[in-house]
Amino acid sequence: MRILITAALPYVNNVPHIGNIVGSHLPADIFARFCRLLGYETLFIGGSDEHGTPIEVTARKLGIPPKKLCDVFYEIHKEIYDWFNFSYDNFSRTSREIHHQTTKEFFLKMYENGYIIEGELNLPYCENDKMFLPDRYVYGTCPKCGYELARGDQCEKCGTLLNPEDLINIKCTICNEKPIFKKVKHLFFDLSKLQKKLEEWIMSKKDIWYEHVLNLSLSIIKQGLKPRCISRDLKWGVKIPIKGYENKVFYVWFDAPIGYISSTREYFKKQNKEKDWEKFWKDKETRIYHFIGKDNIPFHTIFWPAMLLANGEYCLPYFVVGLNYLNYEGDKISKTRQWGIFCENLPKSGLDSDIWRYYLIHLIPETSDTEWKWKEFKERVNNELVANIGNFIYRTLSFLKRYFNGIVPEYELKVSDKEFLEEFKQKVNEYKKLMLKLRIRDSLRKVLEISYLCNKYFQENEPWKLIEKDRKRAETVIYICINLCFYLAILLEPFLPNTSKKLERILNKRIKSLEQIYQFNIKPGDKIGEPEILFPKIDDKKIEEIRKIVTKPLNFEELFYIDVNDLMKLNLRLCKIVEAKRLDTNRVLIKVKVDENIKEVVLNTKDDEKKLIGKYGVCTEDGLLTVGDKIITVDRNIEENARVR
RNA sequence: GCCGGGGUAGCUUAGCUGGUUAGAGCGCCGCGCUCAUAACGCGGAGGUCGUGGGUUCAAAUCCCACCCCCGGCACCA
Repeated sequence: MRILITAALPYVNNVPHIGNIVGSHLPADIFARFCRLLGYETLFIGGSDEHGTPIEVTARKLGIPPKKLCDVFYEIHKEIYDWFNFSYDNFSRTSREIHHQTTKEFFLKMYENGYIIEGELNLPYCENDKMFLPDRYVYGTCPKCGYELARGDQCEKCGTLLNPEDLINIKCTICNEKPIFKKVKHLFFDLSKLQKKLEEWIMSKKDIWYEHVLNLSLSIIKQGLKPRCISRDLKWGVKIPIKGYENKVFYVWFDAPIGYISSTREYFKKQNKEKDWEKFWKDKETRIYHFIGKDNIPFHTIFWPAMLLANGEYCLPYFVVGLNYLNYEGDKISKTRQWGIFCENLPKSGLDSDIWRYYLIHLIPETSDTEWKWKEFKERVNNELVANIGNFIYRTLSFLKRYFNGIVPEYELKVSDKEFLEEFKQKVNEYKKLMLKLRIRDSLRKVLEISYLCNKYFQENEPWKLIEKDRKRAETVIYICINLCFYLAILLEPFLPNTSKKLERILNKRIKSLEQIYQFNIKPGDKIGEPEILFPKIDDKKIEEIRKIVTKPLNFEELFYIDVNDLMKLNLRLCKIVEAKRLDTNRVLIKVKVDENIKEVVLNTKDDEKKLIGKYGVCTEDGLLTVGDKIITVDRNIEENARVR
């Protein structure tokens, strides 16, 4: 069996939170590790998604090139994934040459095959920022309800779906100037021709995919597929390789999934086996698994397979593993509201990444949204990891050390032992089946059941009593238990790689495959290492400590150094706030006087807007007067429009 | 508004192609044990399966209506 596993390419304009971890990297890693244990030819591929408007805009706001922004975040992401022990065989970047090349080749094939058509769009263009604005990057008054901050795609207040043309008094989100509309040519991917094929393909996944993934995909396809625009007027991205489109790039969603292919190619290039990547993408024997969040489902069950079909040379995904969302203590995770757990500080928590992995596995949102709860985190770690799994291993190791000085004794199996081992084997089979169906949470629960059986075996056989009256029998019991410890180490490997490594060291035995489970690998006479506590018990005080560390998101703007001399080049001025009007609970519309002109700015603040009137704020010529979300004000008497130095 | 998912013991939930006493984990109560991070094992209490109606010999499971929660509605990554 050959398996290709991909996790959603993280968009690197921010730092990942636990929702991002649980929604793709973690389940993908577990499955990859499991496949390797089964001896499958496995490749686990990932990378960062670096194109698109948000990155270009964020970079512009920070005054740095997009590449620089991505460089910094790529490293942060990579460090976090390494800390979690995600076993990527290759973690690439869509800004790399190999990706650009792969994307162009991929597209040209689709083009040759007649799936690309030309069309014209009437789009808002900001003359100030010199760019076309996606629907989300314009705002204005909703024609239906009069809400002043309706976005170009939808009014948040009344829910009406909008087009940018519908907005009254349209403004650019970046600079607040009024954009103009321009007619421009664009490329469209004509999905309509593939509707039937896609529908059949999705139907064929009826007994394989998660139910919600299937439902969503079918409901979208039944609405009918229309041509979709795949070009954008941006500078940052993969250039479109046909005449007349030299100044355009591909829509980020077009190039991003191709990143899976380019990352695979990059992997084999590094191995000096350049051609071998094709067997993972073009050989029907390969099963491709995409692990993604639910926001990505339509792209991976419709748009992406349609691209593959239009290209014609590739296999379709076998399993699109669409995960739901993880919430945090009763609400959605939100960086701006500082609500959630943010990964950059996890290493500082002092807890082994296995502990975090353990609870997060329980939260993999396979069937529905799930929720992080600190109380449950503590209980699961203490009751399950510590008291169930950790306890069995530790009591066995301690017993062996105390009564046998760490030397594995001889054994003689009784019928009851064989029956017990049979039951154990049964459970292992169930574990394997669940894992293959991508019921990862349930398979971890199965390991817990197994370790409960082990505790029960230990308890019922009472080796601490046998050691006095029937030493031979005690030897057999402990011989079985020490082998069970190794079996547990194998079963846990996909979930808790650090723990399994530790056990390999203590038991002095290498984990190679799931098959080892029936082989009594640890032999009489083997010397076992010192007993070690595998998992620490966590109390409320510790929880409080950790919570403080990991719930504070990094203010990434501080990462980007701004040269004072560059700052001085800006024409910064102190301007009087002449008017402030509250738009909603978070935002205030402010009018400032710059020289003789009135400029409007939207400020994110919950403070009393009336107090702002009459104050002086730091402005650029354009009227921006915010640094991050904060307004800089001066109370002293000051000359209007004074230059800031 | 439309579409999808869900409302089951104190909490988290399985079951939902209709059919034995609705399963499980945590928590709670009692007993046993001491090798083990007061960890382990055994036993127990606890549910009119959102509300109302219908189909059926039989419904948590199918149908209808209603109430409540969550998500999606596409050029947003």
